[in-house]
Amino acid sequence: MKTIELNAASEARERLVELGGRTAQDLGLGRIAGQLLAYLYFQPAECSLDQIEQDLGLSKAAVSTAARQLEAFGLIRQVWKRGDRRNYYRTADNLGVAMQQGLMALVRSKLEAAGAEMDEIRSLIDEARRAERDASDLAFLHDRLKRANTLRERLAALLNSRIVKYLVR
Amino acid sequence: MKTIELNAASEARERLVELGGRTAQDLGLGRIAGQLLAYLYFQPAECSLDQIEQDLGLSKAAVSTAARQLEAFGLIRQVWKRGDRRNYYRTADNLGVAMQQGLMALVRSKLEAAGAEMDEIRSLIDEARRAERDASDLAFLHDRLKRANTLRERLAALLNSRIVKYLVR
DNA sequence: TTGAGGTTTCATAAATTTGTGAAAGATGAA
DNA sequence: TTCATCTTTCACAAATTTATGAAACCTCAA
Repeated sequence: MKTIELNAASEARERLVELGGRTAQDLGLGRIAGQLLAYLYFQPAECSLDQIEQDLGLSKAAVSTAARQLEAFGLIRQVWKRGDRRNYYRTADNLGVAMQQGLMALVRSKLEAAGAEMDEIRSLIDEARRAERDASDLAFLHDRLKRANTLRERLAALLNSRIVKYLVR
Repeated sequence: MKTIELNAASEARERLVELGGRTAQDLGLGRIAGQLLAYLYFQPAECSLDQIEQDLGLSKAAVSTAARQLEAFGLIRQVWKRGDRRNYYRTADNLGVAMQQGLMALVRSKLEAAGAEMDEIRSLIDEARRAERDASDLAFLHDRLKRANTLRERLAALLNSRIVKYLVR
């Protein structure tokens, strides 16, 4: 009987780890980071690097790098054990919140960067328009840029809206 | 005077194309597709493949591939001109809507795929739990999986919410 | 039907990303 | 301080992605 339980649990863990890896890959977080996060999330106790390394079949280097990446994002945290030199890791207590906030912050910063660049380009165009009487091409560019910016602003507004904050909490 | 206008316009276009490329890269759409889309969006008339190829400094092959990719997503469309064998392209009429719907659909399908896989794993666990009396590890996995699924469901609900549909319209 | 003008496919080159082993760098017990 | 143990860094190998040129493949006017 014991074997059945162990097999189901470990098969489930393996598949969840793989799913985490794929998802993280999609999000541009890197496969290993995703696998590590899923691994820890579905592990009942904190784990040492070498245990992780062995279970996931990865090199120490890869695990170490991914761990520090996840830690920087606030998704996992270290656990110190007295009398033990190893680093143990577990998922952050507020994992759900951290994930969502992190993702939102990432999207928001990209939107902002794009917005800043668009503003720059717009002022370039406006300046040229003032210096030039018949600048219909510039007027066209100006109009298109304005439309694109509207899109961007709507998206930003959505991210900041109260309902998103509520739903995503 | 004419030169000032031309310079400003072409510098603006160049920067917008680059911005489009970077953004698309981030979204996993591919740099060239993004450049092409931005190029067409900021072009007042439809363009032929060889004109695009020349302006963007890319090979015919790359442009051709990206164009069909964008067309498949409904972001650009072909324009036929009688007595001209070339393919001309322009951005879709409803570009904003198409972009948003496409992005939403993409996210939604990923969420669904992940959800389906999680369901499978959950039933694997449930089955094992029925066969095993003291399955505390399985109970733990079950609980975690449930929590993860709640997150996923919230996100899906958000995507389907009326306010998102409104804001993103 | 032919062939000129245009597009797409495909093998491969180039660039980028990812993962590793080995060595250097920490850390803490004795 | 020293030693044993663990972690991190780094140069490089492997894999993946991206872009190209050339050839195959369309399409239409004559």
